[in-house]
Amino acid sequence: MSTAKQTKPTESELEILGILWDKGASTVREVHEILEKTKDAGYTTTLKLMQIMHEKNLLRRDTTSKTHIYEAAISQESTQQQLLNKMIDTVFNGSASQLVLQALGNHRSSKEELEKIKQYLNDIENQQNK
Amino acid sequence: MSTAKQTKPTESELEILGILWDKGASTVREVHEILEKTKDAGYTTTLKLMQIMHEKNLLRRDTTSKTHIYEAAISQESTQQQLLNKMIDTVFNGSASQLVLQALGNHRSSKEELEKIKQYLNDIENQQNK
DNA sequence: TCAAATGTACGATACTTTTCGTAATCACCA
DNA sequence: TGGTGATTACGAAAAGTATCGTACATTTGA
Repeated sequence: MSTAKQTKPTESELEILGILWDKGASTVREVHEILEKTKDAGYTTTLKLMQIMHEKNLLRRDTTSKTHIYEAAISQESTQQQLLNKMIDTVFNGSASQLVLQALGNHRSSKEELEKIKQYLNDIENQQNK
Repeated sequence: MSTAKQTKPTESELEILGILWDKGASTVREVHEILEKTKDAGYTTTLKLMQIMHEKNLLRRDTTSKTHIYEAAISQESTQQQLLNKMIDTVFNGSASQLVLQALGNHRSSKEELEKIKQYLNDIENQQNK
């Protein structure tokens, strides 16, 4: 489940990972079609990128049929955590809560979401008091 | 106050910005001395980097004396927001609260910090109910 | 006064990431 | 069966980033 030494994905690679986390295993064409909407690059560019990601063990692929099928080889959670940690470190003076406040401040969150977060905070506090 | 079109800083540039946000206006040498602790690069590398950042309008500089003095030209807040937004977009399925939960989960936060966040959440809810 | 130390400027190089052209292969069906 | 379209493989160019050597200017203090 856990991955060896996780190479830090580049910007473009993250975009592809994002799509695969969302859609699950997909062909290059499927990924490319989504990517195209927000990005201006040819099909072979996406292909090459995904091939390189496979070499780096960021993606797994199934080559049994001619049209290969790719899926993310690193979990969304561990990647999120990795990026968050670095970001907290370099941009938020090492303070996670500073990041949290900033994230909540400028993003309208629904009442349910806010409740969920408060609930979570309570849980944490209770655990610490034990 | 706000900056025109904020070029996205690179990894190295962010490290320098972080130092300048922390220390305020500084010379290249001062920045370099801090950078050296965690990074292995020569003085002229730091110099060049900061010169480029100045060209990109990421830094302002005062050249009245021989030893130039640099300071960040973009605010820490707007940079935080920019990076957060992109991150929420590509890695957190567009959900800010998902990011918040993840950030709180794996970072031990102090009781005071958690209280501050809860307080903040209450403020937001009250505002929305008005 | 002048040599050493410190600073900026600048170009060249190396490295990383992104992009694409082209060739080869395979599947389909008219 | 042969041609068209879709696919992968591969190499190399292009673009972006980081690193450093070296030249030159300025300051300082012995």
